[in-house]
Amino acid sequence: MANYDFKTIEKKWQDRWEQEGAFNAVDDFTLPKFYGLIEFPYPSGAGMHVGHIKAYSGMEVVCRKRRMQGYNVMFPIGFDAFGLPAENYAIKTGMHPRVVTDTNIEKFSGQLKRAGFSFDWTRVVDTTDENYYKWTQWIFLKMFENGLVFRDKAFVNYCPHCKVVLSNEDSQGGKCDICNSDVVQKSKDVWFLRITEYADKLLDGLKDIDFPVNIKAQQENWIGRSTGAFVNFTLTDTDEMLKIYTTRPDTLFGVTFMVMAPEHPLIDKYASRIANMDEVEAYRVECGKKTEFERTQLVKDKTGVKLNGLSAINPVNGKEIPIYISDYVMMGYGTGAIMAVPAHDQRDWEFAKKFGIDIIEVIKGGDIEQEAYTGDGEMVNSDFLNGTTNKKDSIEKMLSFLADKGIGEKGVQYKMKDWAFNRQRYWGEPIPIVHCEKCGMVGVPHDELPLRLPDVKNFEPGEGGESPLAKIDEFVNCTCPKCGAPAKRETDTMPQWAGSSWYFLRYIDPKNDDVFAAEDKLKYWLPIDWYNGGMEHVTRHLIYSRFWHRFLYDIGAVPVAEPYAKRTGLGVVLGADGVKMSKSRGNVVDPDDVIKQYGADTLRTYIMFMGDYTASAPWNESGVKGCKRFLDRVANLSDIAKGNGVTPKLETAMHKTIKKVSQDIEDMKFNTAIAAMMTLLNEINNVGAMTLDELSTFVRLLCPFAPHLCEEMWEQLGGEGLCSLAQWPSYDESKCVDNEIEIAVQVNGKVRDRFTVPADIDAQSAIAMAKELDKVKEFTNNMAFIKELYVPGKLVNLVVKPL
RNA sequence: GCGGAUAUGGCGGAAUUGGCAGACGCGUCAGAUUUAGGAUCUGGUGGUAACCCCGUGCAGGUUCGACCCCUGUUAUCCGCACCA
Repeated sequence: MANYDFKTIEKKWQDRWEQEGAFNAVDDFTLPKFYGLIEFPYPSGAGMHVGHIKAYSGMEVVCRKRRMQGYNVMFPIGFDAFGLPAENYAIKTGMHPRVVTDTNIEKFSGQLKRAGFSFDWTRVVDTTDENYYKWTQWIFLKMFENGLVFRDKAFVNYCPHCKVVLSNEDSQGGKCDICNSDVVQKSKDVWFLRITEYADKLLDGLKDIDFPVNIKAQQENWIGRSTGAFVNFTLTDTDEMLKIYTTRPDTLFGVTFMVMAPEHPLIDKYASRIANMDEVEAYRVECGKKTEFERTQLVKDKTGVKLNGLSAINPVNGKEIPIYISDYVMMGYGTGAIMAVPAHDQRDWEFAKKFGIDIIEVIKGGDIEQEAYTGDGEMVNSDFLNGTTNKKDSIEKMLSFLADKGIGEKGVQYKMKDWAFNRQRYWGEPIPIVHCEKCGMVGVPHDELPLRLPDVKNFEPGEGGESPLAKIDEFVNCTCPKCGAPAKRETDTMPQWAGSSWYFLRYIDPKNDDVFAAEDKLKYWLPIDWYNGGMEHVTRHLIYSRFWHRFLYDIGAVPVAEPYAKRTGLGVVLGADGVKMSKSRGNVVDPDDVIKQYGADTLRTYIMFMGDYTASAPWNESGVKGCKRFLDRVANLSDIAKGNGVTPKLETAMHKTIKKVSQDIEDMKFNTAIAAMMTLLNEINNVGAMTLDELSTFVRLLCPFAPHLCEEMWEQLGGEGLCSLAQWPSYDESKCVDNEIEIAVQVNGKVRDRFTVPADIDAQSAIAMAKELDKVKEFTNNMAFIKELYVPGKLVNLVVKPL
């Protein structure tokens, strides 16, 4: 079978798998289950590139192995198809996004099938299908009913190019995630999901799930929980309290000024008392001009304006202190106002230096003339705290003091903000809300779902970033579900993250019209046993979907609190030039080209072999050829395999390889699993013989990686049924050890010689034999033996020194 | 600045977690086959002409023994970032 005919073979087995429904998960609740998940693709017009293949191959191999181990495996695929690219393409070409999306899905499906992925094609989910987004809308309404949806005027990240409001996550670094233009700040009425209410639950949930430490750390960092205190400062000559948040209430005696965010509402309330209001207004205008990005760029240079005529009283010592406004204080975090302790906070210190404000040391240990001291030390200038040396103690003392006097309390804050949940675009799920003059915001009744996207001709967004839906009178005008009066529909759509926040649940019961998924099926399939995906989704999709799932759990709609029992990451495939693949660089590799030239098995094997799966690695055409060579040589094993039973010279190697491949797949060390099979192949060729039984084992080991070739060889061997569903080979631990072992002999830690002995040799004889070796003697002549060590099965180390 | 990670031949990367550094593959060199090229097969391949010797970013340390542990340091990548 030299240079096996991969084209014929691959087509043959792909057809067979599909006809026989070989990889379809069954709802037989008595079987042990395994739910393996990959991140479903956005079906772009460009089709897949090899990065997609890598992203799915990890779980593919695991799932194929699980099936052979007897599990009822669900390995589903779907399409996250709402989103801007399809819509922009539609605007350009006049084609309906529906048509564009269907074409792209078709294209992706074909590519996925040609790569031989063992997806369950009966469970395909498409987020733009109205039978799917009906349930996306349903979940939204449930959140609305539970007070997790609200509408608020807010400064939002707005992309003037895409004409949409973006979440913080979509505008990182001040650039639009979609078109990379500069994002500007704009005041707008927007929808929010109250994800902050779930901050603690999302944090706690991390404890019991199997995520790599770096993913957990990133999520914790993103949620950004901090503990501290809220403290009320009285505004002079008023009953008004200026509330601040601080993590260091123990430094209250060091407060010498306060800072409010420029947008702080109290400024307007007391505008009449502020003597320099024009100066304040001017500063506000200046800040408004800055994008959030610019604002964070100017870290060093502090700016601000003192409020003349308005000051505050420090509640712990009654001192009157000035108030400033500055854009280094954000309205969006804490209370939008801070107490400034320049001696022990670097930002406050810089501000104080610039504006000539007092700096009072309250913690000893640093030189506050040079910089703020943020370390620990003895408390000074702090009345009842003086002499305390432990930070925790000082904070505790201060907290109880604040509580006793009723001027402050313990508090918790999060960096995470509520989730701006809307887009002014056509190609998304319509938000199922009706605005009624009398009743306010009313949810669309559940039995009216799905609220379908109306057919429009022009997908261009309206002026000022209005949704194209706003132009469709038949859609907008409706009656209030509550009172029946004429009302208007919400015309915003949901962001792309909506559909992907729960798709893994729909796979479980994709055709159910009554519920998003039946309870018994959810109970059987959840949680997802293993979710593999890209690191770029760690702070967005992975948090959003945990939030949605946790909410569904809280309302009793799903049986487990956390959707993913285990999550792993993967590295990207770089271009041959070592740079990220991109159309503009022209270094993109199309999997179809590789499949045409070398076959899907070669592509799959190479992708898994090219390096550490979790790290990024550059594409290398020669490496692909090497894998093709390997598979050709495997195909040729048919010529030498004869008879049954075991080949004595191969027995240990066979068992070792089964063990290594089995374990490596579990650890996602696919590269070394393949290397082990290559080593075994070399040994077989050296021995020059193997039995049909051994070939059967080899073929089953390789099957998850190169399934088409293995099916063909399995058939030739007369194997029963499909190789893909045959039993995973088992090994005997006792047969993994060699009878004879090679011992390395070190003198003073340096290897000087080796010798081969039976594996059960004792320390004494091993050391004695080692000493007799000529090469060893060279280095031990005229030396005194200080120490003699034997590491069983490994080495002898003789420690010597001159006589 | 904070958090996470990485650093090993010409290249991608191994190393049972403190025990023979460089598995496996690529590339390369030599040979076989071939009219030739390609393909294939066999063998060699960290540096060095070389036994010695030197070698896992750099400098120390612990240990009989360190890619692995400790201290310091440099570089690169990723995430967050005036978070009070």
